[in-house]
Amino acid sequence: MAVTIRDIAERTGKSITTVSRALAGYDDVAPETKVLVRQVAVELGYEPNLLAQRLQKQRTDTIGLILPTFGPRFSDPFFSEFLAGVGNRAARSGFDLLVSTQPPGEEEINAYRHKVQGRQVDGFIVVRTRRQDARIDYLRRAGVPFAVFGRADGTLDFPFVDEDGVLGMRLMADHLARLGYRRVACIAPPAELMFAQLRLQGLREGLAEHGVLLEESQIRVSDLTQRGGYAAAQSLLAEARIPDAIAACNDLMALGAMSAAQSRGLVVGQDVAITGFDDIPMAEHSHPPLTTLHQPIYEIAATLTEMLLAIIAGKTPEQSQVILKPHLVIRRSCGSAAQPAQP
Amino acid sequence: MAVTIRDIAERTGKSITTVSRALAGYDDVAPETKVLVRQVAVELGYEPNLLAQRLQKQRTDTIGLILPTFGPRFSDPFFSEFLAGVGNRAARSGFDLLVSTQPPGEEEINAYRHKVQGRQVDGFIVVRTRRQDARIDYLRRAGVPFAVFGRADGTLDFPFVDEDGVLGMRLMADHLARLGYRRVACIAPPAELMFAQLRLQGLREGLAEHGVLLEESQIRVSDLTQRGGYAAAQSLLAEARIPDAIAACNDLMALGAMSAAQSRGLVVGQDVAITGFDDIPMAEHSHPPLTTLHQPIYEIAATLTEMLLAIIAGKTPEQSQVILKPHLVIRRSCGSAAQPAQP
DNA sequence: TGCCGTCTCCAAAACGTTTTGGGAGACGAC
DNA sequence: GTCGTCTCCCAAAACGTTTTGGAGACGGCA
Repeated sequence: MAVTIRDIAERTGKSITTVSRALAGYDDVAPETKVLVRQVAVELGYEPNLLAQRLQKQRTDTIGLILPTFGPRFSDPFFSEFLAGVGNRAARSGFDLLVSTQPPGEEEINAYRHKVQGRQVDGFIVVRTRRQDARIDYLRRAGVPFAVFGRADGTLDFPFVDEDGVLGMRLMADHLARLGYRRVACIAPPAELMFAQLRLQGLREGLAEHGVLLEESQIRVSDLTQRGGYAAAQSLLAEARIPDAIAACNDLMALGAMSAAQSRGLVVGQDVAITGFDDIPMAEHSHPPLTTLHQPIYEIAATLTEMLLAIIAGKTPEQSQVILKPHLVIRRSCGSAAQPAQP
Repeated sequence: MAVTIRDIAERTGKSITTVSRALAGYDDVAPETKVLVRQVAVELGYEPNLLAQRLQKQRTDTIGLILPTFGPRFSDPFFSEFLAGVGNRAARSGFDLLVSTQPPGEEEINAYRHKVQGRQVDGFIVVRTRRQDARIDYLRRAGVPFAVFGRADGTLDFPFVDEDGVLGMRLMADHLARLGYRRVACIAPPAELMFAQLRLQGLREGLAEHGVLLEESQIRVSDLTQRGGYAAAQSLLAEARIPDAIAACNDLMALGAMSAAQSRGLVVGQDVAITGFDDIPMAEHSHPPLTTLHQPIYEIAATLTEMLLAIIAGKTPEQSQVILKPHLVIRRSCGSAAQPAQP
């Protein structure tokens, strides 16, 4: 049977109040008593029952993270790194991490409600924002602490960290245009995702500055996976006039696109340029290595967690709305060496 | 303020006992009362306080998963898929998933102890077994329910799912040998990992059947990441006589090795064959696509979770020791087309 | 009429903590 | 001798549930 505070009380001949206070380090218990109690506690291998503690304290010391997955299975190096960032930072403050997956939709808000009202978590990290984000609306209304990776349409009155997607894709567009690419295609995420919007806009604006038009017909919407990128690129490359550059909105799709180009016998970086966004570890080791935009996923996750912890503690976070500047990582997939002829 | 069972009691004029029993569906409460109570419950937006419920019921309805990470950050598509498998299966039975990360070592067992004694979880999923696995020893001794992905040295008296690593690498060795490869190198995981042992053995035995010796000098130990695979392959390829095939013990290292080979101007599948193990989604879309061994990660995770849930429920799981046969997925990275000359 | 079931209901205890609101005793000062 | 002030301790209430062990009302039956 598990050892409780009551066992220590009996063993030491003190009351459970005193034991509790001794363990908590209050100074209305005699030093010798403290020593005695603590000694007996380790002797008995006492560990406090967190359920009881939390019920009493009305806090859970747990933060929630509900991953919006499309299919039931998902394999995304992006999220495993993000998760590590949240988990490690949370653990450092003695917080646990409750993880679940839930496809966007009706049930999703219920999952949040359930965890909030069932007093399972003190707050949430929200990821992969949508333009109209019901999760944010709900959490705001319910007054639950939360911190968001990404922004959303409407008033930005909540704490978030986001990368500057517009700037990022402008950098990329600039890079591509300078290399002489004129017929640029894009593999975009589903339009309801907030970053789809921003990244597309950045690409469009960046190209426009060089007098290059991003044609609507050259935009394919896909699902952020390699498989999706592969299919989108196939479709782009099956046209009569193929693009000379494909800017994918994340690395996974870019890698899929590279695979598609190669399966058609094209040399990536020579016959067609392909670029990504995120700079996952894979990007460095693909063939050719992928030109992409770097964002510090682990640090973003840690920062968000820190913000959330501050809010939960009732403090105002040091920084509560952060927009990071991604930087361009130029590798081989856009052919910096072998440049296409200027038209 | 949160609505409790007491609020419902006051509103309906019944006792809290009756409300509790009505909600739980006991049949010692009148049908009309049940209806009334339930109606008021939804009216008030009642959600039970899980902390209180769990404290009383002495169960947590939560399973724990502590990921053994080497560095603080890790980005592994393998685990994100595994996580989804566990999470989804657990959710289906109303269980939560508590995730944390902890590098192997002293602190690790404490992390387990802490969660067990603090009554935070009902059981654990253990991943990436070591030959001498202190986690398993501890959980077994403590009588905590658990299920393991992988095996360990010593008596196998615990529930697990594992792939047949020996068979898998034998298949691979056979494939390589049939293609005419004679000078085979291996990038192996750290020796303390159980599957390192098994996979190396399989490779060795499989090659031996074709009269090929896996030389000790051709084995490089690495850390399961792309970066590690890259470095290991660089070291192998810097030798005077380079191998004609490199069998990596997981896909991530294989992809890193491909990158290393390519950076030295070698054509993978022609100048050197490279193979992996796991069949992560990336393997299909690398260039060239990676020959590897497939294991159904998502299903493994779901199966393990099911086993664990059965044990927690006090039932004996339908199957408690599963060894899956991985199957060979032949792609281009070992040059099935362009075979090297027989020596 | 008295007894026994059957239906409904409920007060109180329990889960393991923390916090509140004192209380007893020692000691000095007046 | 009284009062005040410390120092150390503790009983009881509280957190929100579930379970235990009845209890009252009512009808049927001998």
